[in-house]
Amino acid sequence: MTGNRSEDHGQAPGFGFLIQRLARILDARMKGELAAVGLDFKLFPNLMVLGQQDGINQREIGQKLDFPEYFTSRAIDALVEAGLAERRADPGSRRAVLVFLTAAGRAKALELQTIVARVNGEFLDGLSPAERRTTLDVLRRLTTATEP
Amino acid sequence: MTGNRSEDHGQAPGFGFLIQRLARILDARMKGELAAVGLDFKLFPNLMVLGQQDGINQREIGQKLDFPEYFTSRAIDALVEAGLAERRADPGSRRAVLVFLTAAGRAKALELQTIVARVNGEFLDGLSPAERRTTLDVLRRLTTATEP
DNA sequence: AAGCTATACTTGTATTTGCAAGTTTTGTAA
DNA sequence: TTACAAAACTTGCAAATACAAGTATAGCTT
Repeated sequence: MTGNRSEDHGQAPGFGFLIQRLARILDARMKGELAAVGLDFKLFPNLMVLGQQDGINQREIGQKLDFPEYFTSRAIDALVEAGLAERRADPGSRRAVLVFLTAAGRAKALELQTIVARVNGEFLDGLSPAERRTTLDVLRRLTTATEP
Repeated sequence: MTGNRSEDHGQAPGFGFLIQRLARILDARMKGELAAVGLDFKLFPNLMVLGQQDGINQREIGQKLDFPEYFTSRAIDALVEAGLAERRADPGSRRAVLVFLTAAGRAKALELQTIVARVNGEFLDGLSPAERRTTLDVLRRLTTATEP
């Protein structure tokens, strides 16, 4: 039997904790925004990538997002199901498929980009230009440091 | 039939994307570190909180982490099951339980804090002191901005 | 003191996720 | 030309997660 009630050491939240929390806040925020325009949150990352470049295969999509392949596979299923994307045979390889946006998908991707830009802007709004630069620079370095 | 293959507009990854990606990198990193010392990743956030202060109720734990209550409920189940924590009646309220660490839990929490501090340190290692200060400051502001 | 609302927590169940194992195609090498 | 390994993708199934509904207690109001 232990438990001499430990005092609150009131530690300032650490780096990892802050990142995780911010990630969840961003997620919740985007979920709300997307629901407002009738867009399924789980389609969001893949639709975003395809909005920037389509006609690429699933492996390439996954690499851009740094998501596992099975995830891309199912996400594209959902995009196709929703009529936003279509798979076409890759003329260069019979085991790969190229993913294209449909007209509807292209329109949705456009909307999406607007929303993402706005939300990002709102988050960065309270920062000074120097803070913004430093923060983005740091984030870019930290997210690429571990990659080969 | 649409899909005139759109060009790669090679946009720099946005703020939200970078945060999400970094969050996943951190998760994976911690998962590895914890596995190495035989600690279940899903216990991690709650054990961390209890390491700083125990003898609080589940609602309070959840608030510190900003996690929903059902999550805390099950996480404490798991901690109890693992012999790291115990629930005791709250003398001030019969509907609340106070959660205390056991001796084993206290030891694990200590280990955990060491690991977390080290991992955070490693991530921040490549940053200049000024960058570190700015980054942490910005993260703190962004994570508290939305709270009432 | 009866009824109403809020707090603190738990649980049933449907959906999501993640891993590992599967398929088919391609490239390489004996 | 057969064999073997890797690439590109899919899928079955166990585990994790989320939502909503459930319990029990507390406080408040009239």
